[in-house]
Amino acid sequence: MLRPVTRLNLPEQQVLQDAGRLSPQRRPGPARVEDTVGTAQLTAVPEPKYWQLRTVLLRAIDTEFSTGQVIPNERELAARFNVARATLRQALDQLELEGRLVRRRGIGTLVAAPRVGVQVSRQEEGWPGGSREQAWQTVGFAVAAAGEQLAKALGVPVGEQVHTVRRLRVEQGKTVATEALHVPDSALAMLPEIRLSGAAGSGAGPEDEGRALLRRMERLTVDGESRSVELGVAEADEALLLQRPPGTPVLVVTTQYASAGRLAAVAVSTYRADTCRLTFGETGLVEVTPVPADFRTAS
Amino acid sequence: MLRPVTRLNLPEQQVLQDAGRLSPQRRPGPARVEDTVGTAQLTAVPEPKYWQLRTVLLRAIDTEFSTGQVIPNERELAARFNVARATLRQALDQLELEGRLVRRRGIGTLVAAPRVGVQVSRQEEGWPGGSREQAWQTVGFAVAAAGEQLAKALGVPVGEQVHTVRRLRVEQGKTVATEALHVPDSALAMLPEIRLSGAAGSGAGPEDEGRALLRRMERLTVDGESRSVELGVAEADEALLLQRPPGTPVLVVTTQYASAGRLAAVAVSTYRADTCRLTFGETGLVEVTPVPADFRTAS
DNA sequence: CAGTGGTCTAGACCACAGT
DNA sequence: CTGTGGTCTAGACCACTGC
Repeated sequence: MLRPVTRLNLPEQQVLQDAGRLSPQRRPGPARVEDTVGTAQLTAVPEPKYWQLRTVLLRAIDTEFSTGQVIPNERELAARFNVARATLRQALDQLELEGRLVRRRGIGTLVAAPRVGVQVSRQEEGWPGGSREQAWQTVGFAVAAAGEQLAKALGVPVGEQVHTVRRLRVEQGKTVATEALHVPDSALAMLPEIRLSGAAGSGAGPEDEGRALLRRMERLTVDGESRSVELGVAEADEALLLQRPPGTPVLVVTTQYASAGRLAAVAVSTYRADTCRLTFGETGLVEVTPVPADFRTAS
Repeated sequence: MLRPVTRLNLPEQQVLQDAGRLSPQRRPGPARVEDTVGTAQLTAVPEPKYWQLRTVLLRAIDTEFSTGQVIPNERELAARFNVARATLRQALDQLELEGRLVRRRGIGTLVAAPRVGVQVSRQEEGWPGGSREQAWQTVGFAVAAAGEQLAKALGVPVGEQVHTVRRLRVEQGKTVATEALHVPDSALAMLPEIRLSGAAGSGAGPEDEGRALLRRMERLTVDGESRSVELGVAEADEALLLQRPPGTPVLVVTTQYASAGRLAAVAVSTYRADTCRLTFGETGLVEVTPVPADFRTAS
């Protein structure tokens, strides 16, 4: 019953917005032959159902819904389009990956807000120079011997002490990124110690140690930085910090800071891919126009 | 049978590499009670099966396989781990998203090569200055009136003529990106016409027109560019150019070029997220160390 | 032809939010 | 409690590759 991948039969307008419960032109019951054969075109439609569904749903949420609205639940949608729930979910997965939908367990599926543009640059990181410290929030600090991979990335021998600061980036009240800033001991050698002025009495927490390190590094003269961006997934601890389930797609930004012709620090930042658009403004000459999402398809 | 999400029972070493067909310590047949209950910890393992599987498989391909090797097929793996194929596929989906696996229909699942670092900058784009033209290959050209979104992105009135060049980026013999470079008519007004020297006799194709436009734009003095990077999926035509199925995750790079304090062009490049690591080398001071993938988890 | 990954189905139960 | 999305199962057929 209804096996070959063919065209979906859909109403033309008002696909989702209370257009009657269940499919208006189709009653529950055994599928009929016309469902699959229809007019005559079988080979001309190699597109899988879930992709057609995604396109239909995308148009629907663009025209019939607005940000924050909940769309009909999965079982309802699956019934309306005469597909299995798993197939419908495949379409929703795509739209969630594109940042167009947000799914909340126990609540429903919502139309996502447009991605927020987050500026990625040394100035915005609150280090060094610390002009906009509020963008990043220090949440942890640790010193440990460099493992194999970390040592290689920093260009130091295995076993050297490495200071690591954990920070969170909060934008518009939401945590959008987490970062691990690694600084080898040798890069700190020529920097003066910094003692925290206040609050050192009742025992400084790891956050204070982290802030002290950042203060110290403001003395560093950074004469170069190179970045790379790639797609990754959030593992357990990162997922927790980002308030997302494990496996959530993230944009991993790796930044290498050079000082005196030498690698002084490496920062690995993971941004939530669903809610973030990374912006790199080398110059302030052009204002960043909010990206028109999918106008790249316009030939 | 075996419903609650608990710990998977797995052999400790040599998980995949011909460790005997089917699960060595378990025969086919009805699942026993000890499968799910085991020692005593139920609440302590909230991780879904597919995520545990992903972790196990990740370790396996890191230790037991090398780049290009095929891992056991899905039905075999599903049987070996006593899970449904759909669940096993969820784990493989994750690893494919991370760029660790490549799946080829009719062939099998292969261990992916490390991502290639692609340099993203004006110099490398072959425009303007055209120092390394070979990175991008012009494949199409068109002139059309600007639609609403495109006009907004370019800062020109709707309906203005916009020249669009389609280019492909080929790295190590593989197509890794496609780009649409949009230039409004008004930005070309002050530039001299360029006539192609050779091959203009037998009718110039759209590629030649595209190359002519790029030549013309070399005259442009670019005094600023700003970029943004976000996650997207390849639609039908892009997917075709990238030799991937629709829905493939891509990194969308939007670049705005300013000239004389004005937006002169917008380029939208989509890079295959599975095979690319974008690098932004503002200065050549630091060599980009190949990214150690997941050392960001190291506290 | 046999073997692979890709798609789809129908049904079940779980975890969580709000009542 | 009900309703939502999240996970998992067992099975089927399709599309593609290579022999």
